[in-house]
Amino acid sequence: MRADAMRNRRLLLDAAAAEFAEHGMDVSVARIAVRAGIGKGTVFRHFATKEQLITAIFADQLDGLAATGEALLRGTEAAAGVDTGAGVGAGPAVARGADALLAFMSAGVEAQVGDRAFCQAAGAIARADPQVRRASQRLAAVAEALTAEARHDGSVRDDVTGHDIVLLINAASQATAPLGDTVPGLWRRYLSMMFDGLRPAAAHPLPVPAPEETHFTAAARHA
Amino acid sequence: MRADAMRNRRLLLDAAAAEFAEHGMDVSVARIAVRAGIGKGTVFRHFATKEQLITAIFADQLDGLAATGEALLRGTEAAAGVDTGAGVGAGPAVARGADALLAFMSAGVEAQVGDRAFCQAAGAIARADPQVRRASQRLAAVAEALTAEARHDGSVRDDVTGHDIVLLINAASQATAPLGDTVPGLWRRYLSMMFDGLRPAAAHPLPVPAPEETHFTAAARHA
DNA sequence: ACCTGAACACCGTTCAAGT
DNA sequence: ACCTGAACACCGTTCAAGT
Repeated sequence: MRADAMRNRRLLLDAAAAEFAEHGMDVSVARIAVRAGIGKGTVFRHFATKEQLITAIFADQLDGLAATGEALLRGTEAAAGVDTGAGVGAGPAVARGADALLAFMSAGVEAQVGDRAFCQAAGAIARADPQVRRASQRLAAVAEALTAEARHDGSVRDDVTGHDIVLLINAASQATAPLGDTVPGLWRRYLSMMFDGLRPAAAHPLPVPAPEETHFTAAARHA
Repeated sequence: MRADAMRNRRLLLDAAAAEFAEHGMDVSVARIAVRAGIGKGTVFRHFATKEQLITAIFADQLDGLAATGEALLRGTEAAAGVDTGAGVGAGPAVARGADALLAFMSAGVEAQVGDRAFCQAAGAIARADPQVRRASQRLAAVAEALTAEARHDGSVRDDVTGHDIVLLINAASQATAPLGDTVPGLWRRYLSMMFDGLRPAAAHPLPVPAPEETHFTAAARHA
């Protein structure tokens, strides 16, 4: 790839991410091109279709969230190590896994609510793209690990999986969509309620088993 | 309104509802007109814009859900009346309010998941329309009444409002969107989890107060 | 190789001509 | 009054001409 192509690709991705976040994913390609300072045709040289452009940005954001989750996971593991090693100085071990899991979910919801395009993309499209699939799997893996930690705390019921967590993040971000940003932090209310539903105290048997990776790949093919 | 106009309006609404439900809200107006057997221009005689057509259908569906909720509410009230009157023959009074509330939420989610347009409309648009606002308020009122019943049972925490319920219905329907209909009844899993979060047993204090009607009207103006 | 803007097809919306 | 399809503006996508 030539140097100017490289540079244009970056300009394009940045401009597109900003425009999508501000105005939703129906901003015109022309407008994005202007903001990036490149020709309209150049957009389609880098991404065969507008949807593929959205897809690339979406995958990037999922990867960012996965990285956040992995950092949180290292935190709980390190803290656990300290606990078993010395047994002093650390906070209450019983809630650490739950805190990390809630922080992860909060980060996920927060990323979506500030970003109109993310909201819309998360809902429907772009799941077929292998790039997005890979990011999704990484996300589910770290979610599963964080859930396992919280389970060990006894603060999360044992029939909840990493895939459940990813889907609940999605659900929580959509909860307040009808209100726009009229009540800025409102999503925390619903994430809290959902998190209470994850606790063992109120757990009732679930009517349907958790989805497996198979179902996600099947959905990707079907779309 | 002339008789043929009346007839065309009905044909249009039915065709549009079907097309939207099957293919999402980006089906072309031309296609809807063909299915309705009317001219493209006639669509715009009945609804000034495509979005207003969507809005009308959306409001209708919200009204349908409100009616379901009101029927459920009459059911619990009637049952409660029998209970206090005779005190025999009825089922366990303690869970009736909870059952009705869950049935209401299930009906709401079910209506959305089978309907691609409903999903997308619920997410973003059309909240400004007064018709939709009225339907929304009616929905929130019946949700509030059902919640009150469940509270009396002691099966729902007391910091949950009707507006919360409406937003949670929205959230639950979006939860499984990434999976399409790969796992048909999967939404029941997440509605169950959320419902467990509504029970007093696991209730933790919520970080943000419930939204008021004011916020919804403000959001409507802003959109 | 890559960039560009004019050209094309499609879709929402308008409107002049019909009944 | 209401219906209709041709006409318009706009947007995603393509491509011939440039460097």
